Amino acid sequence: MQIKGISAYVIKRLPRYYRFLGDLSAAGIKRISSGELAKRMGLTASQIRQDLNCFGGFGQQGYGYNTDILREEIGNILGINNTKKIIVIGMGNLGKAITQHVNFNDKGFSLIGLFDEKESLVGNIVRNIPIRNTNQLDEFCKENHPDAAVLCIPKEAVYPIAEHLIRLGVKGFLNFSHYDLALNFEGIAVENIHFGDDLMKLSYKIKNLDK
Amino acid sequence: MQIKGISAYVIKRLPRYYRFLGDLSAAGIKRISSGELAKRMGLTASQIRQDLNCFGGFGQQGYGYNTDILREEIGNILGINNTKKIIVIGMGNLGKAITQHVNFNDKGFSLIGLFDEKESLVGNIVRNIPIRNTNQLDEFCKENHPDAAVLCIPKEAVYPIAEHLIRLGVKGFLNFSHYDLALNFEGIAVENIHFGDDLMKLSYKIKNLDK
DNA sequence: TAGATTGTTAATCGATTAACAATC
DNA sequence: TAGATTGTTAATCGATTAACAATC
Repeated sequence: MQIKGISAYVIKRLPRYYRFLGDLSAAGIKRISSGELAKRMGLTASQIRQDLNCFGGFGQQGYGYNTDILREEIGNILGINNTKKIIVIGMGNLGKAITQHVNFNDKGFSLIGLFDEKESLVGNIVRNIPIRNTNQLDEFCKENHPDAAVLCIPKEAVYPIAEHLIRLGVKGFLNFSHYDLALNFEGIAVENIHFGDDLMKLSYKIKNLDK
Repeated sequence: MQIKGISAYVIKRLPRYYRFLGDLSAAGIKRISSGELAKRMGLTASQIRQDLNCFGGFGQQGYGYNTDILREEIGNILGINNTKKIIVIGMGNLGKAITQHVNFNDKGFSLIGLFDEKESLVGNIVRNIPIRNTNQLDEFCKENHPDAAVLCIPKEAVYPIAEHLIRLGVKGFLNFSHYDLALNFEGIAVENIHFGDDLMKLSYKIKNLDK
């Protein structure tokens, strides 16, 4: 039921649908119409129906959508059921916090390794996983075949490591660095998180609040 | 030169322009054409010229753009020169990492306070700022008038604190929680960062890589 | 001046919204 | 059956791209 050519705008909304449906489920709401969901999410009913119908007809005329089933379907579309192995490169402040804070399991990933080049960090245990030296990446990947990597390393360090990881079969990156992976490698999946950009956008929005 | 009604798509690209221009500057490149910048950023020259001309004519026909001047102009548009006071609420793993990792100064903000309700964290110093008890928020805000807040607290805790902060004059939020601030308060600026959503998008992209 | 590249208008493309027949 | 709400087509709106006259 997976069709190619879904717009990035639709994809971006899927996790949010997933979250809201989870909340509805948790609140014991078994059934939801596109109109009601739209109201709760600040969207239009049309948009929700269009988005969902990119992937199939999950509703029932006259009734609406079954909350649990729709949530599960969106989970399937996102590939959350198919667990992918992920590692974290760079266990400084940020890498450590991401490791501790993010629930990878709920989002389609299983965290299997942590790496840092700083010898003083190697051996430390975070979330029951020992930090390994980055120079063991090769061996580790050949044995464990991670599918994705979280990059919490400075811009300068990214190119060689990414190049290496891609050769070792890693095909997805959650990228916190300012190195533009998507621009420099083909055929890989990249999500960028740039706090600085978000802060600057916030600055703009505050500046233009009452206009 | 600030015009209302700039599309969110344009705003979103501004910080990225700002970063790329910074890199060019640092590399000693004094002059750049929309065509060359487009190539480096993976955009079209048309789009860059359209984006910039939302705010004014920063280029010169036959020449292109002066790297430093364009960067500064974009900085002005983003309001980076006008320093706003920001505080962090919630100094767990994430709040601490954000505090240590992000350079607020470069992005239009000055970090002036850290808060947590956990007594065991109160008094700890992070980046030369002591963590205060959240119950001192009122007093602190009345004295220091923060403009914005980074929210690193769980969903359930957000509503009362946000409501409180807004009453105390805070008008911008960098929101890491899953509470939908923008939906529940009006006239404030909000930027959401949801790692989970990004991970799910990454999951989708990996799943659909070779289609 | 000739060449280059902008600023800007026009054309195209795609996303969102509206409308409504199908149907539960 | 009558009412509700989907799935889907059509209309609108806006973003991106292309084209080109202005001009440095």
